[in-house]
Amino acid sequence: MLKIYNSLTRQKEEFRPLEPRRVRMYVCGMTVYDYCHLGHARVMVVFDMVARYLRHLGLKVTYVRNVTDIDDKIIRRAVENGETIGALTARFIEAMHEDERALGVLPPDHEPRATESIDDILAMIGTLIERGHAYVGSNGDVFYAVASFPNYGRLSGKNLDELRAGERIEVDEAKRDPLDFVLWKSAKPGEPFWASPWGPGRPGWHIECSAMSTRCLGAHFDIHGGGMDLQFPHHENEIAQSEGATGEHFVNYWMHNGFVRINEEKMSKSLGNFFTVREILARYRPEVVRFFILNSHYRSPLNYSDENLDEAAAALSRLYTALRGLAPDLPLPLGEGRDEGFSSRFADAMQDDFNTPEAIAVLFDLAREINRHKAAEPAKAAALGATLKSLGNVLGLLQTDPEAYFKSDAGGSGLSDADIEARIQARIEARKAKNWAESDRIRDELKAQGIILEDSAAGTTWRRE
RNA sequence: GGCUGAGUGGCAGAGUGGUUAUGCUGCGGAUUGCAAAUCCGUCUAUGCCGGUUCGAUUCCGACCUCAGCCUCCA
Repeated sequence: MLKIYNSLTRQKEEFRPLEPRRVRMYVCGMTVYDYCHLGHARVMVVFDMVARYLRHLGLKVTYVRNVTDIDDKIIRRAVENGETIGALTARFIEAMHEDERALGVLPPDHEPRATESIDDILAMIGTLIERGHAYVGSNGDVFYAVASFPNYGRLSGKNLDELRAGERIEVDEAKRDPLDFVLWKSAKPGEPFWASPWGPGRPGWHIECSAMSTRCLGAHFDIHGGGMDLQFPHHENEIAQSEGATGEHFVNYWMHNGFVRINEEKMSKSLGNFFTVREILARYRPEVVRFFILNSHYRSPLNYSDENLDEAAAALSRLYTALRGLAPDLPLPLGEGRDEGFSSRFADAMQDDFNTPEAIAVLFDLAREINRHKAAEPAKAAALGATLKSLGNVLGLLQTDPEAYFKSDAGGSGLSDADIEARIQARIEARKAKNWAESDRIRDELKAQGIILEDSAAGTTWRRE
C-alpha cells in the first residue's frame, strides 16, 4: 500500500484514489517570465517521478500542471524587454519544455494556461460573489473574503488572529480585511485586460489554479502538489476559493516538495542566488541533474553545490558501468531468480512516501551484484541488468544506452569521437611495441581533456568524465 | 514574535527501539605492464542534557543551532 505524506494532516496516509485505478493530480507550475532554475526543475522532476510511479502501479493518471502566463512580473518583464507579453511567455514556455525534455520529464497530460482559462476564472469569481465569499472592493478589484471561509488556515497551520497580528501584512484600504486577497485586478492604463462583469482587468494569481484544476479534474480530486513556499498563501487560498465555489471537498492529498538550497539558504529568484537549468546542463549531463534531485527525498532540502553534482555524476556512472557490456537479456532457466528481492525492496522504498534515495540504494546493490557476476555468469548478469534498467525506468533513469551515455559530452572536451579513436589507435600501436611511456603519455593527454581510457582483455574502451 | 520542519560518519544522504543503508572519499588486498573500472576487506556517526526502557540515533521533555513560511517566489 502506497503511503503519501499529506501536508494537510502532517502525516503519512495510505493512498486511496477517489476512483479505483485512477488518479487525478494537479501541480502548480511555472510563471513564465524567465528560465527555469533548479528549484523549478525539482518540482518538475519530483512530480514526474510521482506520476511515473503511480502509472507503474497500474493506475491511470491524469496529470495537470498549469502555466501562469499573465501576472505582474510578466507584464513588467515584457515592458523591460520591449516585447509583447505573448512573445515573452511563448519564448519561456518553449525554454521550459526544452529543459523538461532534457531532464527526462514526461509532459503532463494537460498544461492549461491562465490566459486560456479566463472564462472559467470569471465564472468561479461570479459564483464566489453569489455565495458571499467575495466582494468588489472600493477600488474595483474583486477580493476573497477570508473570514467567510471557516477552514481558512488549516493547510498551513495558521489561524486568522495570528495572521492579522502580523505587522508585515500590508493593509490595502480597498479590502475589508487585511487577509483578503485579490481575485480580479482592475486594469490600470496600459495594462493588458479582459472584459469582466467587474470591469476590464486580469485574474489574481490564486484563482487561476482553482479554475483550471476544477475544469481539468473536477471539483474534487486526489493529489495537489507544488513547492513548499506555495503552501501559504497560494494553496490555502486555492482551498478557500475552490471549496467556497463548489461546496465540495477540494483535494485529498497535498504534497509539497522541499527547497533547493545554496549555502544553507533557499534558492530563489528574489534572493538572486539561483542557477538556471541550462546553466547547469552546460556542465553536467541532464541525467546527472535528475539523479541528483532524486537522490534525496522530495521533502528534504536539496543542497546545491558543484561537489554534490560531481558526486551525483560519479554515482550515476557507477550504475551505467554495471550496465555496460552486458549480454542481451535472455530468458533464464526456470527456477533461476533474476530478481532476488531487489524489486520488492525497491517497491517498499517507493511505497513509503516515494523514498527515492532508498530506492536508489537498491539500484546500487543491484549494480554490485551485476558486477560480481558479469565475468563468470553473463546470463545472470544480463538478467539482473534488465531488472536494474526496468527499476531505473520507474525513476526515469538509466534508459540511455551505456556506451552512448559515457560518450556523451558532459560539457567540456573539444575532442571529437574520431579524434579520440585515432589517439587510441596510436596508443594500441605503442602498447603492441610495449612502449609504455608513449602509451601512458597518450592516456594522460586524453585524461587531461576529460577522456578516460580503460584497458581490458576485450580491448580499450573510453568514456567522457 | 507565531507556525512548520530539520540536526546522522571526511562529504552527500536513508532507514531503524537491540542486527551492513547506499554513493563519493580514506586505508589494505585482488586484478592490471602501469592505470582506470571492478571485486573483497576495512576506519570515521547519530547536536546537547535529562526521562521512559533490559536496551534509544530511533519514543518523550528541555536546551542549542539551522532552514522555511507568516510578503512575490517551485
